Order: sequence, then structure tokens, then C-alpha cells
Amino acid sequence: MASEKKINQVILGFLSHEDMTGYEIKKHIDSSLHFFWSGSYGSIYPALNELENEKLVVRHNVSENGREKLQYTITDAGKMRLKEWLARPAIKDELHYETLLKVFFGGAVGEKETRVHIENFEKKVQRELAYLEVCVEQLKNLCEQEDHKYYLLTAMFGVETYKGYLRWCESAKALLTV
Amino acid sequence: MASEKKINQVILGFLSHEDMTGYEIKKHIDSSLHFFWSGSYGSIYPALNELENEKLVVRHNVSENGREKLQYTITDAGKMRLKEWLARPAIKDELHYETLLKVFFGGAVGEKETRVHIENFEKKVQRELAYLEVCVEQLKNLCEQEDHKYYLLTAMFGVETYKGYLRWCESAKALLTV
DNA sequence: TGGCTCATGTAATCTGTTACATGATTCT
DNA sequence: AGAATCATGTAACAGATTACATGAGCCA
Repeated sequence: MASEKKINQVILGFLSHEDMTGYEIKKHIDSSLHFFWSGSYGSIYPALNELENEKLVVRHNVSENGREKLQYTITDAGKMRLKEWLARPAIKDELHYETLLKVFFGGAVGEKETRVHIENFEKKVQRELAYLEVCVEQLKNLCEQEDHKYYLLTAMFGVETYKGYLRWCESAKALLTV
Repeated sequence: MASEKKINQVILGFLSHEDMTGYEIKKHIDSSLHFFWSGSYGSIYPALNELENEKLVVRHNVSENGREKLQYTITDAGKMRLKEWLARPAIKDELHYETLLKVFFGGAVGEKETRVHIENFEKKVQRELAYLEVCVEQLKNLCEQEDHKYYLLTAMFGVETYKGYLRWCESAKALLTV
């Protein structure tokens, strides 16, 4: 079954949309997935080599404006591997929020400091929500193209989640007496 | 500044409430933090040794019903370290949802399979939400004790978040035509 | 010319999980 | 008696980040 690490699936996923370089994959992760996934060059480039060894992608040199770069294309075996993975149920859905950890143990420093964490969180969420809502509006118009529909679904997830966060911020602040 | 790893802060946090063994810390993580944090024996026991070497906790043998166990107490230095950490802003709030990854790349297998992921997710969330709502009700009654207030706050976060997830599930299913 | 972005990659390190090993006590 | 839980720990492995190294082309 080889490696199950998810960066490989992410790469296969993007390459199933279009050919890309490692650099472009990184940009796409940062822009499209950053709400619920991440990846660094230090994981992407080695993963691309691995996928090439397994014949799930092929590499080819492309020169654009006289600049050389390594573009990857997914193979039929790669598409198969992606579909196999997509057919299996999701195992790990994990939320690791340092903010919540600091709230949970807030008793050691008191309500005032805890409120600060909640307010910082609230500001961050408000910024992100504004951005995501713009995304959703744009994607709704592009939604006839199939891939955009799936992108829209995840952006909508972000919107609903962030709205829930903001509701929590309100009631949390109300519960604190300081 | 020594180690910044968060399992250490989690341990110091629990020990700031009461003395515990490594085993008990694990139980507490699984019951109180499992919504937004995790930890295995393989990380807890080594971390306890590390914290002891740094004199942030002290270990003592306790025999309960003739059974020996290693109980840990937080030191003043340990309390200080915990407070320092709580005073710094939270850096990493990360949501890593395999479900969203499978939805995002759902174009490769189609709407039918994507719907399955959403429905599985929905069921899981409904179960968790029911549990958390019970927690919140219980904690509201215990809320005069300070520590329970912070616990309540994080449970409330779970409730609002999960409600947001369920709203998303509804609109996501509506968007899928299959 | 200097700074930014494009572009690829590696080495060290970090942090954690999984699986295993061991054994006592309690429950049924 | 046998299973489950209490209790402590280690070794191997996994998966990823960070920092570094390198260099080309573009723009002001």
C-alpha cells in the first residue's frame, strides 16, 4: 500500500486538476487549502520524488520565458491511487487549537488574560471570515465548472465554522466577569 | 527557554489543578481535551521526566490500596512556567480535516462519493454534539468553582462549532445534485 | 543595483504516534 | 479463572517544519 501520508494525496489531487511544479503546488496549498491543511517545501519536494519513483506522476522540464522548471503530470496509476484514497472514509479530523488550550487552563492566570486570548482569536476569525465570504461569492458564479463546486463546498465550511466561532466569542466574553 | 512543546504545558496545566499520575493525565486529556487536543503515553511519560529534570514538577511515590504509583506535583517554578506560557499569545490554531481534503478533491470521483463523506461527517458530529451539550449543562451547574468555568468555555466552543458544522452539512448536501 | 518573487532542494530537528513489553489489581 | 483496567515505560517509525543553500529573472 506504500505511503499513506496525506501530502502525497494532496499533490495527486492538485495534479489531477492540472500540471504543476512543486512551487505552484505550494502556492495552491497556501491559497486554497490553508484553512484546513498546510504543507512546506520540505515535505512537497521529497514527496514529488517519491511519487515519481512509484510512477504515480511523471516529471518533465518546461521552459517558460527562458526559465527552466520541473513540471509534474499525474499518470493513470496516480489517478487510480487518488480515487482509491477518496473512496476510503476519512479517518482523522483534528482540531488543534492552542487558543482553546490557553482558555482551558486559564484558571492559572485569571479571566482578564483569558479574555485577551478570546479577543485575539475573534479578530483573527473576523479577518479570515471576511476573506472567505468574498471567496464564496466569487465561487458561486464559477460554480458550473465542476472543480469549483468542490472548492466552494470547503469555503462554505469555513464560513459556517467561523460564524460559529464568532458566536462562541460573544457568549464566552459574556461569561467572563472581567 | 527550554522546550516549548505543548504536551509539557498541558501537563503543567493539569498539575496546576491537582496532583496526578501520568496515567491520570492521559485520562484527563482523553476526557476533557479530546475535542481539541490529544496525547499518548509515548509523549506523556517522557515529558514528565523532562519536566522533573527541569524541576518544574516533583515526583513522589504514593501507595493507594497497596498499589504503588508515581504521582507528580507542580513546583513554583512549574507554575511560573505555565503562567509565562499562558501570557503569550496563541500561535497555532490548526484544523486538519481529512474530510475537507476529500471534499476538496471530490471532483476526481464525483458527487455521490463526496456526499458519503459529508454524511459520515454529519453522523460523527451529531454524536459528539449530543455528548458536548450534556457536558455544557452539567458544567453550568458547577460553574461557581473557577476551574469549571474555563472547562465550560471550551465545551461551549465545541457546541457552537459543531452546530456550524451541521449547518454546513445541510447546505453542502443541498448543493450536491446526486 | 538592490530587492522581490520564482524555483528547487537538503539536513537537522521536532514532536508525536504506534506497537510492544510488563505486571499488578479489580471485577464478574 | 479470565477479562478488563490500572500503571509505567521504551523503541521504532512517521511525518512534518525550519533553516539553510543556491541561483535565475523581473522590476523600480
